[in-house]
Amino acid sequence: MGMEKVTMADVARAAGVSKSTVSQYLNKRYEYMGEKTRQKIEEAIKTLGYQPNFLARSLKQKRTSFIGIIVANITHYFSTEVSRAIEDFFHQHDLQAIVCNADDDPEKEKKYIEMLRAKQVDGLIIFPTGQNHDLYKNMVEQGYPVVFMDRKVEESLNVFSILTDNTESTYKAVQRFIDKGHKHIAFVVQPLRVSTRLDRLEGYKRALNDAGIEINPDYIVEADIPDMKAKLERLFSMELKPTALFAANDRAFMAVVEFLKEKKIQLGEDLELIVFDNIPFAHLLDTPISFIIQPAREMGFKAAELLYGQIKQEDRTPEVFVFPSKMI
Amino acid sequence: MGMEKVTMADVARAAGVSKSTVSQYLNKRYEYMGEKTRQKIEEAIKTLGYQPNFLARSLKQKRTSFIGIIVANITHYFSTEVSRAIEDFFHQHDLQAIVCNADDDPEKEKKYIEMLRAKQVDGLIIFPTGQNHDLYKNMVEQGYPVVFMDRKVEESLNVFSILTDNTESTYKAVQRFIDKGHKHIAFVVQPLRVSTRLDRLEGYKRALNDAGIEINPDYIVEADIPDMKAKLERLFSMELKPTALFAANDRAFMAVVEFLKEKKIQLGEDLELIVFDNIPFAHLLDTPISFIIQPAREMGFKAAELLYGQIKQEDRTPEVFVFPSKMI
DNA sequence: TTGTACGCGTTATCAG
DNA sequence: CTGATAACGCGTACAA
Repeated sequence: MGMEKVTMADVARAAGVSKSTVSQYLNKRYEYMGEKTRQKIEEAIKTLGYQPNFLARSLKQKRTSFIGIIVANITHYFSTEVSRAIEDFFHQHDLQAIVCNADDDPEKEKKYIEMLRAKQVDGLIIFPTGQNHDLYKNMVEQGYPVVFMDRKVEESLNVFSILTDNTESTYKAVQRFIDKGHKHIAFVVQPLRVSTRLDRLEGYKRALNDAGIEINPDYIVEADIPDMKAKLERLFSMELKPTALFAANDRAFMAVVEFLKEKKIQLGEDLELIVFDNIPFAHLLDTPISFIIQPAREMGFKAAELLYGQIKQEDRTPEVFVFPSKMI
Repeated sequence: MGMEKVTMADVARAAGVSKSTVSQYLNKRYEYMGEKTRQKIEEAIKTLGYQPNFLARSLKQKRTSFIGIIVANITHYFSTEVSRAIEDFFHQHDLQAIVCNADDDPEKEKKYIEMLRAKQVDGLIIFPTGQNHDLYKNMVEQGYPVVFMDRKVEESLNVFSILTDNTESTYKAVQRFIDKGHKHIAFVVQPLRVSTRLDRLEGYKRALNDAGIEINPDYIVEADIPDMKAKLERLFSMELKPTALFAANDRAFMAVVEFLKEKKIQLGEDLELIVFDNIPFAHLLDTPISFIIQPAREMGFKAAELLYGQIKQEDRTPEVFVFPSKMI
């Protein structure tokens, strides 16, 4: 059953023609091809069960029809939504997406970028950790097709980026809390290493400032997920407990909900909650939580389109696209 | 800025050695290599910014270090959990996973299988639609590494498969309903085209039979998602409304919950619910729903391990692994 | 219309 | 220890 790989040469031999003729046939250039040779080739291919080897073709053509997506955190629902949109787009153009998970680790990110480039993928869409500046710069300068997604890289780099209006959306959400009479508003966030979190915090602070409310650092909880419970414990043991809470992303939200359940703190009564992130099944909940939703599919499509343009060599100057979120 | 691709030949020239020597260096075979040549090569690589081309290597070695995962439905949370486990496993072995979404469409599945094989991926893990028997057979007979996941393919094929104990788990769940006194138990499912759904239905029927309850076909709702609401409407307008409901997977579950919300039917009071599927954030809900959870990560790891064994040519006879689910 | 010869960037073999 | 030389499977001028 060994069934040795059958190559173009085998087909040519079986059909009694040369390799180039077979190649012509495969690439549908049968304008100048005899009807009889065409049929012979067709038959030979069928009987031998020939399958072209795209690897060899890619080597020659310098295109693999693969693109890479490097997400910072694959358990982040928003990232998977974006990835699916990107995949859908490229599927229509016969390119395949390879999704890699950098786990918010700059080293891993570096490894993946290098690996995917070594494997000659045609372009990259990256949710950057932000810590590999030289690498980003290198790609851009070499004219390698790349689009950054969700998080900012250094301003100095002239690149295509897709972002959300983090600061503005947060500002409006917090404003809403204030309008409802809340004065003690907490902000819960993972470590402030990436632009999204910083921008959201910025929106929170500005909203308080503009409303003349003093910013109380004790209401700002910054922690890694494992430490979050302890910090929340402290937050809710203050004399002036928060009456409203802004969770800066889905992980923070989950930590908060688990904590509240444990402490039997009632949502809507003791505490109001707004979450910045897309949450699966959110519409099934009937708890009084507001969500700030990012238009993941649109963002994904846009990124894909921009990358595709670069791959197709359509010259266009890099630009930053900011998408508005909406609150539900 | 053009920065033409620098190849091994360039490095060799710059270092004043031959390509083969550079190749040796890259593959860390410097046992018999002069210290000075080693340094010259190292320097040349650095100054030229040389990056090996894995494509060319793959062509020669007949291994790409890519494996493919073809999921039937990528919006299915269970599938993504499994996929992540597979990715994690292969990442440890320096292989990358390419995830493709067949959308439960046999044509798409066929296209992906052919495409991935043409691109010479080293092996495939497939959530099969079940409709491409010849293709499956072909792979198996050619000794191509492949593992089937979640759904059965025809018995006649001697292949590695990973399954859940669909029938047994459903049996037990329905039994639980019966023990609680329920007599009118509905079963809601998408079209019965795949083994998982059929097996679950089988469990439902057996449980009723064994309890001496007659099977009422009107309580079995089989519909595509778009039609499901209409059919549920009919189900709940029967004189004898169901007091318990078994949702055969996540999509069915969502349709049911949306319907219930609309009709203001209270879970726990008017109706009890069991869902066969892993649902994200399920533990955050405090509604009285039971879930049958499949051990996605374990299943993914097992599949990965089995595929890896085949890729590494460890001979082992194909086997079917059935994992137990658990109810929470 | 078809065939020859070479290139794509590596690795494997084997002689020196 | 190092270097020719021939693969790997396909695409493509160019010649016939």
